Amino acid sequence: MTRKKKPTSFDVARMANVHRSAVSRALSGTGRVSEETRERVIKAAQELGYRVNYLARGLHNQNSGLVGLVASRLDTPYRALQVKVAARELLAKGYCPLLIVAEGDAALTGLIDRLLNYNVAGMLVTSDSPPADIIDECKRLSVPVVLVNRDVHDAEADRVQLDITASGRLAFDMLRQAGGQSFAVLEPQEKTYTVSGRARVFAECCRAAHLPVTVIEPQRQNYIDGLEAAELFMAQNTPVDAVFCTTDLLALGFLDGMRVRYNWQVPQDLQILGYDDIEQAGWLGNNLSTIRQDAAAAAMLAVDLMQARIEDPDRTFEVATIPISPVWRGTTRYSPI
Amino acid sequence: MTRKKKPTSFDVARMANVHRSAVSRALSGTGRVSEETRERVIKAAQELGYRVNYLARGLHNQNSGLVGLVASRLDTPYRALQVKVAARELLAKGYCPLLIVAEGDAALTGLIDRLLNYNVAGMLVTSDSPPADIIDECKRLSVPVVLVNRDVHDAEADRVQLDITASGRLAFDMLRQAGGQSFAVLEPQEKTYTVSGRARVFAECCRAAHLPVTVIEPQRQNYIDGLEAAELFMAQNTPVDAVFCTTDLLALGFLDGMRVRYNWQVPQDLQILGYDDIEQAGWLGNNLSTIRQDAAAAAMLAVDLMQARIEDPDRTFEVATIPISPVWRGTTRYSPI
DNA sequence: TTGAAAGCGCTAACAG
DNA sequence: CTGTTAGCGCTTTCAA
Repeated sequence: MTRKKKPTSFDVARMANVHRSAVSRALSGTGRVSEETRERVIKAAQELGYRVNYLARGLHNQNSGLVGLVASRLDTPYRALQVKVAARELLAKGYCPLLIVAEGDAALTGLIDRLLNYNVAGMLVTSDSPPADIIDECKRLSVPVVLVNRDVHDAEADRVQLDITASGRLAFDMLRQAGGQSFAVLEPQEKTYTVSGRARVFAECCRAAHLPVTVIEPQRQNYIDGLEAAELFMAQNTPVDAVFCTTDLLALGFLDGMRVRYNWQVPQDLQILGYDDIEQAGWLGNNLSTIRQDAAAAAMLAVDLMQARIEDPDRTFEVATIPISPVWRGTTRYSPI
Repeated sequence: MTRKKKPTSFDVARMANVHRSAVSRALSGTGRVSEETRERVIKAAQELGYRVNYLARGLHNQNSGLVGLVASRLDTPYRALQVKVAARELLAKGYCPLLIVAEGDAALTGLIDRLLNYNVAGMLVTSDSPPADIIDECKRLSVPVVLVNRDVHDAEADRVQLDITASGRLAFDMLRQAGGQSFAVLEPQEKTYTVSGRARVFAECCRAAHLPVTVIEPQRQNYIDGLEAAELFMAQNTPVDAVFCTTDLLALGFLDGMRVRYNWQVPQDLQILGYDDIEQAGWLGNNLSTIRQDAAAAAMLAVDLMQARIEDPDRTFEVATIPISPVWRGTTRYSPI
């Protein structure tokens, strides 16, 4: 393999008979250059296959154009969509996303740490559990951080969030409207800000209305845990006619478990409500009633927030709320039409 | 916000009473330093919250540690898993993945182009359609490229691939073994190397065995196209008892379409076989028979190939094959047990 | 082992 | 409008 040295601005300058700085001016668009020089430079650059070295540029401007994109559970439909949209938007705005994936705080810390070495212009965190000390570290280095669906105590960061109270309440309202009388809610043992939050609010709504509510606690929040929840559900004896599953993945697992393993009819024997409205919820075989949160919109909001903060680091912190809306499908008896 | 300047190696040097070069040597591990100096430097670095600037380092070494990770259809279960694993492995090996997502060649070209500006150490392409000229450009700049599931004519790149012939044949064998007599195969109009390939081979196998085969052509290869395929299937009149769906997403859509819309029994009225073994194929409600290709293994292979090439740019190009295996579930009548 | 000095490739402030 | 110059922060020869 011929190991050609990459051409530098110097090479281009020589070819175009100008100084390197002229090359820089012509190519970066900033600064004044005569039309003629610009053309000569561009032509020379093309001929040489020259491309600006962003690392060098970044070194000078203190801004590499790199943005950290931190995500856990990337193989989950909701998260995958979110990351895809975030990456797309970032790219469209001229940034370049550095993808960090990790489960577990320990690994995350080390990796985010590495991001900081790249002088990232900002960080988009959609992880379930970004350790708080990392956020602090970013703050210390004045690296903008946008948190998606994360509770942060001291809150010195822009955030895109679900309204937890509204979410739990909407779930309750929907199930009530569908005729539910005695409820259950799935609250994973592995806590997560939004999921545990809406489970809690839902239960509170039930209690406030003096309606019975059973809390079922699967391990985590995936399909398989929904299956586990179905088992747990069968093992307990309280009569329940409506279940809020807090996550579509949980709901789908629970649904399959009840239908396939225990031969229950949904929604006749039991009504089921999910949360997220992932693509699979709408699949004909599932036809899951759920609450839609717009992952794409959330991601775009996050990117906007990030950009705004990069452009004006001193603006006040903003918290954007992700819109949610009821999606009535076949696992509930109510249909608004 | 207090806009602190980041400490540089110079600051650390001053604090530790040594020269900057000593700091570099102590922190990068390369070069000899006395134990005492090393300790002083490390302590000072910690105190100052100093971190090496990888951009500057990269500028010097011509190697930023950045690796391009190019993926289309990231919101698809199979791809999401693949990207997750690839990113994880890259990170584990000390690289940092720059995520490029894009549908459509035009956008891709521009974005990959941008990658090159970052002096990436390599590129992992799992896109459906990486334009050939880009590969050429990378070669020109001697940037290692690893292609996942891509056919490239001139083949001057490492690749991780499915065996198309084996895939089509295995599908045929499975469906035959399950008692299929007259077949159909879903071949998306939007061609893709592996999907179109195995569809073609499957059809050839049928013809070679003098068995009837109908080709159904939905638009693309997603769930919704599977639904469309069900419609197309009903619109044609040839009797068919087994369908190879070429993609799990297609299969799941097709399955739902046939069951829910047309009330067919699967596998009694029709046997269905998917391909990929995405997570959803194993969900109880779907229980799809399929052919498993190990996305995670493929991603890991790709990363290994990439690393090997970076370490030795002159090694001969390698083509690794992704292992496949039959997964018998409920949408076929055959069970090997 | 350590310090001095020369870049890596680029940009921006300053003269001309 | 263009050339000169001085770095950005780091690594790595080369002497000492």
